[in-house]
Amino acid sequence: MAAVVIIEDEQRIRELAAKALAARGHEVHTSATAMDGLQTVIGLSPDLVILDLGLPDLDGMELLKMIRAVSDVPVIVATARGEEPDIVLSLNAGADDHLVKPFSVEQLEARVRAVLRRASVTPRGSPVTIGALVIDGAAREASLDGEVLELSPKEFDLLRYLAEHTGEVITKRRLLAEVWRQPYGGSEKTVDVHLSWLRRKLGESAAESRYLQTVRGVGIKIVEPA
Amino acid sequence: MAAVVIIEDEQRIRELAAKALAARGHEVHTSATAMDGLQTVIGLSPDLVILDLGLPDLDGMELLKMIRAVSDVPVIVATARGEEPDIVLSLNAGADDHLVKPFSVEQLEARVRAVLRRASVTPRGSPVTIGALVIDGAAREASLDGEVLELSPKEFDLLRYLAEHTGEVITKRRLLAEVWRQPYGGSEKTVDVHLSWLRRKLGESAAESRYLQTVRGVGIKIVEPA
DNA sequence: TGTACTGTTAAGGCTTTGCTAAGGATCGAG
DNA sequence: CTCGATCCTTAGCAAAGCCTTAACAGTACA
Repeated sequence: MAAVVIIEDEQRIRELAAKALAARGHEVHTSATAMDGLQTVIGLSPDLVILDLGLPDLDGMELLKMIRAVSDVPVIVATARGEEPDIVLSLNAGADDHLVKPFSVEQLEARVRAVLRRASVTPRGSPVTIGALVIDGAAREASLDGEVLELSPKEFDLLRYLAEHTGEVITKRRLLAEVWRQPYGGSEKTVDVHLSWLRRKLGESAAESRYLQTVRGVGIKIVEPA
Repeated sequence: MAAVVIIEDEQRIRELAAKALAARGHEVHTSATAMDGLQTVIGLSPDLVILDLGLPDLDGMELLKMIRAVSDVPVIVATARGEEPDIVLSLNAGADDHLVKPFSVEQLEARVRAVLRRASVTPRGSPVTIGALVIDGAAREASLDGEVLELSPKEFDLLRYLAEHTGEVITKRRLLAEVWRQPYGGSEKTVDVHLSWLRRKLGESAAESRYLQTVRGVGIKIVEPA
């Protein structure tokens, strides 16, 4: 159904949640520490993260910000009862929903379902269609007006990532993080170059764009042509 | 509905406000002094604070700063008519809205509703709507009457910030701090210029305004057109 | 009527972006 | 192991767009 990462130091809760979500058909990964969790999130690009704010090795809020810096993945934060102020802070920091421990399995499932629905998860591998443009992740093939495009690996990944976030502005830094797997280093100029190539192969230029719209000062988005 | 703390020394007003909000289903706590109020806010972590700036034991502005030092809770300040300069100061000190005494119960309820709505969990990326104006943060796109507006980055940020605080008067200094990320430097004239451009693109002028209303001596607010 | 605040316009400088080309890395075939 | 082809990154210049400053006009309020 969806890939979920659980970052939680208490083994009991971690396993309980993992079991519950796995039973619902999700692909579950768990981490007991913040650092391991960040690695997992970056490496896996999951569809959802469940994050305990009370981790031993790093303040949960910091981890949340780090995740937000590189990804838009939905995050549900969990806090112990009595730490309610943290909830407000975390929602401001970009969390999508929250749970107060101890929580029931039903509660957990309900929240997960709601957040995933809100995020409208695109099942992995199913083709995305934007106007006359079709991107088939499974076949690693993109076509325009029925014509198969000759894309390099990076070009395809870039196009697919944009297509999976149709209509949403994506920063170059986020593309470096998500497509290039370089959350910190890397030159944003590289993205520019690949975008230019992509545009050429899509039969458009920056001045005359059908699909790829640059949003000056922010990033790029792919849109359904008018 | 929500926990509200009222800090007000005049018994009549305090009880009137408490009664009105309790009738709307809120959990109301009252304090007659600044010190007691601060205790209550810290101990209770309420969803909203209504603070009279004219307290006998401590300058209300000081209390506001103390609250801000420990909490992000929305604060509505109340001042007696004639103390308008305080409004500007309090907005700069982090107040979310203000009331001028004497105020009607309807006014109070409206402000409370507005502030609570604003503070409630807004799913990220969900567009803000004000009349015929739609601001979509994820797409970084604003439209008026279904027509997409061509906004520069700063113009968009400015419009979005105002829209996220609909009905609330925002000082230029606060805009410089929040939108320009310049809490101290920067010229307020710059804000004027951008506002002018925004008005033009919204099809209005300062004289004939539908959305952007300037509040002389204080700042600017965006409102739902009549 | 004067003063302080606000509205508007124009212009210059600066940042961001678009695109081309070249060098080097990677990968597969033979 | 070597060659060849493809691809990715870096560098650099040109162009476009935006922000700020400045100057002046208009407006509310004492």
